[in-house]
Formats: sequence, structure tokens, C-alpha cells
Amino acid sequence: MARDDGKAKGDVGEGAAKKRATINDIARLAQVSKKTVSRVINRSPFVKEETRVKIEAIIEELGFAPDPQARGLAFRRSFLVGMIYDQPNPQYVVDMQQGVLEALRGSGYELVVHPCSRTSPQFLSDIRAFVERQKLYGVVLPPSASEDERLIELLDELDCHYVRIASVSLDEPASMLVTHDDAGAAEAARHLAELGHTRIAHISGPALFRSAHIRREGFVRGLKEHGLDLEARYSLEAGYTFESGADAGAKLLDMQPRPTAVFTGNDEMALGVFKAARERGLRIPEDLSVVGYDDSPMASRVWPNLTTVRLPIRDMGRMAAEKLLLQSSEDSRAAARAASDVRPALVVRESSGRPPA
Amino acid sequence: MARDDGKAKGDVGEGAAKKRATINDIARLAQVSKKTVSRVINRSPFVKEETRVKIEAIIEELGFAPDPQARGLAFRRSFLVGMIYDQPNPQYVVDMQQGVLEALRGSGYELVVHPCSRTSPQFLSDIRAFVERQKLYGVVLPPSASEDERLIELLDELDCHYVRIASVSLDEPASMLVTHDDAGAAEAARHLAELGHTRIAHISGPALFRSAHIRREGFVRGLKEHGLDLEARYSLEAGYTFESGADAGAKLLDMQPRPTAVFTGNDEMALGVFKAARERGLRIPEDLSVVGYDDSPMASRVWPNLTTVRLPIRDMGRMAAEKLLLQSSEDSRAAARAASDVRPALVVRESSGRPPA
DNA sequence: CTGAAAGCGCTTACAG
DNA sequence: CTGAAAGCGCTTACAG
Repeated sequence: MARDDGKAKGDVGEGAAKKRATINDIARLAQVSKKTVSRVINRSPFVKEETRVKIEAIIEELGFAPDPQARGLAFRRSFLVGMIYDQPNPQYVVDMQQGVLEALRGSGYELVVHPCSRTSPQFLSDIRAFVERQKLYGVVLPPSASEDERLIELLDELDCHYVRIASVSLDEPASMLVTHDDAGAAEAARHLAELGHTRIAHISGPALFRSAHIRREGFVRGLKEHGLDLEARYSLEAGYTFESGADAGAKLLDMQPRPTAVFTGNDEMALGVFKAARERGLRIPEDLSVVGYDDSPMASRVWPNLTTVRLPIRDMGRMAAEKLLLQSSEDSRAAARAASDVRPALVVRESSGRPPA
Repeated sequence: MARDDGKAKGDVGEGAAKKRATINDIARLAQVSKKTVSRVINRSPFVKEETRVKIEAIIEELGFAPDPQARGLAFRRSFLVGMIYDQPNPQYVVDMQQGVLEALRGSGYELVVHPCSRTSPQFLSDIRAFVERQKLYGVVLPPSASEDERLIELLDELDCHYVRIASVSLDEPASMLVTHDDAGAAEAARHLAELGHTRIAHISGPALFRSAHIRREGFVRGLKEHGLDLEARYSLEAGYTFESGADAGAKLLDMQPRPTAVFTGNDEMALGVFKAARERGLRIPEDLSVVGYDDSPMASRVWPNLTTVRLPIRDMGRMAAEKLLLQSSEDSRAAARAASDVRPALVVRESSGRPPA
């Protein structure tokens, strides 16, 4: 306000501390009120075409971008998108972050990361403080955070947008991205069945993860199509970790007769099975076929290369964030119309083959 | 302001839309001006003990936390900390994020992630827009972003705090965390020398990464201590990736005579060497010893387990963020005094042994 | 040690 | 289609 006098329009940033332009500068130069500039920024339809063009030109020229904090304060919400996750797989997390950032690029929104633990007593209060304090626009929820109904309730209460990513639909399409893990697991089952395996085992993830159930169910369905069953003793639950996979693998391989193929709920556990096989002098795939899930970078680095099911995680992050941004669009059904489905694909490599004679 | 009348103090949140308490509520209840509340929030020493205690009690009781956006607007900077990285290793990224978040917890700051590409033409303009628009408090810079002097200049210009994480000191202690990669690489050299190897090779990372040079130098120094040289033909440059490591490994193993040990600039490339060895029917460690760098999760999952050098990446993230927060402390030397050094440690596993007879 | 005024850069009602 | 006023929740000068 200090120098609202002398300086005529067109005269910008010549002083000592060339500060960033504000909405007031734009208004002055365009000879309109700041409210009209605000309308242009917020794409209000109630601006004369001529006025809009003029203002946009000046915005462009000065490289003006509205201050997200000031806008946020007035809007009573921020331009931050959170990613709340308890994903143990770092590649998953980083890939998804990248996808989310792709969608956010140029939108004026930024990504704030927030790992959590669903089993912590502060789980909900911590997230409440985070969302409330930062007045988050919305959050992207990969599994298994996406599967927590208490969390969803909380977000609803706080009026915070969200998109849930899960193996099956848990919500309406406008806030859901489904990865159809059952289909991916069924593909793995078909692959093993077609190779001729009949003694087929499965090591699932922890019960806390919905995906663990869905993948097992899909696998069972795939086997059924080929007239095969998943025998109860060949179906073990583990923790999505390398060690738990190795333990479960050891149990399976010590059975009589032992399975000739194992499908694990993720790649980490598949590598655990590799270890158990090696310790017993069993060759992969000659003596034992192994199929994982995720197609983590390790899958193509270990020997033999791991046959696995790939999820396009980066795309998923991008799609989820795109949907999230659409939730505030004028068109109330835009978010629901945006793509909600992702298809896993089997990647056949070296770790699966015909069963031993 | 609408209901600044009737309601007496002590009467809170009984209405329909129980909004969060503001500084005005606290001031009213404490019967002081909001400015005094502000002083308490900002730990000004110029508040009577009695007044402070009273205000703090009310803040505690209402669970009041100042709005970061409003504070940010008034302060002309935000309470966001950025992590700007071009790290190819996802585990590194996630671990460091976790460490940073540990340090930020309870501080009122949040972490905004921002991957970048130093070779992109928009590298600097993109970061300028990010830092300027969000008015970041500061950024944590892992390698190789930390090594980019253009970036540092830009951050200085924008008055954005930063802590650089690098293999050698590149800056003053207040904004530097040194990982001493040369010491880690020297340990690897000693280990191989002590096992009796004399034909020792090294595959370094890309020249763009300072760590690639530092690790090579440290390795050479370690060899020298044992009277050994790194022969020029046994010293190859690759790209820190699996494939480039496999290619370089293939070249080395096709030499006559071939090296009996290889130290790679990271674990990814070490696994590439595993592949090259397997393709040639060479056993590890009987025919070839391999030592990596990073101790990525893969190192303990592959077979044979990889001998490697471990960096406490999570601790590094925490330490860097702690230092960053101290940069705005009243004590101008607090940041410089905070720990600036991290020591890598050799983890001996199965991939290294005596050279073939 | 404490407070009244003005301002950070925007937007929401409310008028016209 | 456009604008003047008030406000979002804080802090910075400036007084006392």
C-alpha cells in the first residue's frame, strides 16, 4: 500500500527488492478490481471475454502465479495433496509418488507424504492432526491404508477428498481405483496349470491386507477353471516379507509330497521361497516353479528371473491423483467417469516351467 | 466476528459447526491480546511467566495449533520442507523420507517431495517455481542434487535453507552432511586385499555423481595401503544401473587374465556383475568375489548374499532435517554444531572370499 | 512486559 | 459482467 500513488501502470519491479507480483499488481495494470482478477484466476464464467484476455496477457507477461497460502487461507483449505501409506514396498511407494506428481504437475497442487501405521494407537489422531492442520485438499490412499474404514470415516468427517486404491471396489467409482488383483492371480494360476502342475501351493500376505485375500481367491478361481484345487495344507499365510516367505517356503518344501509350484502374494516372499529351495538343493524351475506378484525391480535382477504379475503402479498413482483433482470440478460426475480400473498382467520369465517328471 | 458479543469465556464449541479454535479464541479466554498469544506461540522471551503459563494452559486445553497457512502468509514463508532428489535408488529415497519425517514430527513442518532431473532444460526453472511459490522453509538435498552448484546458487538467491548430503564436504558444516564414501570404499579395498586378491577391478558410477569419483578414490587409497594398484584396464565407468553393471562386468570377465574381485559403486551394478558371472559359468565367490555399495534390501535377498558397504540412510535423513530446522534457531551456530558426519560400514556376507588358487 | 493498528495475498458474501 | 468492503488467522512494525 505504501506506494499506491506515483507509479503508473506498466511500471514494474524496477525498485530494489523486486518482489513477486501480486493480484493487486495485475489489477492495477489491467485497470480492473482485484476481484475481477480473482475471477479470471478461478475461471469464473462471469468475465467479459475482452477483460479476460487482457488480464490473462498481463498474468502471462509478469509470470504471475497466485500465492497458494493466501488462496488457501481465504478458501479455508490448502493446495496440498497427501499420500497416506503403510506400504512396506519402497518401490511401490516411490513409483506411486511419481505417478501422483505427474498428475499434479502444473495444477498448483503439491504432494505431502505421510507414512502411517494402522496398528499404532495414534493412527487416527495422527492423521486427523495432519489433515486438519494442513487443511489438505485430498489424499491418495494405496493399500492397505485404503482398506481402513475408520480412516475413511475420519476423512469424510474432515471433508477431505480421497481416492482409494485397492484390489477390489470398496467405494463409489468417484473415489475408487481398482486393481483387480483377483484377475492377476487367476492368470498366474492358469499359467501354472497350463504348464502341467497339479500340486500347486500358495503363500498369501497377511490377513490385514485385503489384497492377500483377493489374490488367494483369484488364484483359487484360476485353478478351478482347470479343474484344480488349492489344497488346504498347501495354502499358507505369511507377512509379505522375505523372511516370512522363506519360512513358509521351507515348510512347503519339507512336505511329502512337496508342491511342484508356488504362487506367492508378492515378489519379496517369492525370493524367500528361492532361498528355501536353494537350501534344499532344489533347482528353479526344474524342481520347483515360483511365481510372484508386483514385478518389483528385484524380479528381473535375481537368478533365475522371476515370473510375476505386474501392476502399473506409476499409472495408478497418476490416475488416482487425476481422479482426486476431478472431485472438485464443476461437473460433479467427472471423477466418477475417470478411469477406475487397472489390469494386472502376467510377466513370464525363467522361474516357472514344466513340473518335474 | 459475528458472535464476539454474548458468549463469555470458557464457552467453546457448543454451536452447530464447531470450528477449530483460533488465536482470537485463546486471547479472549486468556483475557490478553492476540499479540501476546502470538508471542507465546513463537516463544518470545518478553512474556511474563504468569501470563505465559496461563496462555499455555488454555492452548493445551483447547488443543489449539496455529494455522500454518495464516502463519505462513504473515511470515512470508511456509512451514514446508522440500526433498529435491534425482536419486535412482527407490529404497534410498523412501528411507531418507522416513528419516526426514522423523525429524519433522511434532515440529509443525511437513515434507513435500520433488524429484528432478539435473539434465532437463527446465531443471532450474522448475525448482525456482516450486521453491518460490511454496515459499519453502528449506530443502534436503541428497546426491546428486546436492552436488549441483547452480541449484545451490538458486537456493541462496531465493533465501531457502538447505542441507546438502554428499560423499565429501562441499559446504560449511551448518548446511552439510558428509557420508565419507571414500572411507567406505577404502574398507572394501582392505577387505579384498586381506582376502589375498591382487587382480582387483572397480566399476564406478556415472561421472555426474560425485560419489562415483569419491568411491573410486577411496578404493584406490585402500588398495595402496596394501601395496596394490587399480590397473587402468580394470577400472570401468558405468551408470549405477543393473544393465550397465552387467555390461561392464561382462567386459571385465572376458579379459585375460580376468580380475578375481570386483568392487562396484553400488549394489545394483554388483547384481549386474552377478549376471555376467553366471552367464560365463563363474561361481561367486569361488571364482569371483563381488563387493557392492549401499546395502540395499536386495543385497541380503540375492544368492549368494552380497558383501557391501552400508550407509545409514534413514539416520542421514533425520540428521539432515534436524540440521535444517536448527538453521533458523536463535543460536546461529546450532546448525553447524549438529552432527555432520556419517560413517559407512562394511557388511561382509557371502559374495566375497579368497581368490581362486 | 503488553496491545491497537495495519498488513500478508487472496476470496467470500453482498451490491449493483 | 464488475467492484468496494470485510474477512481468512496469523505477524510485523510501532507505541507505550
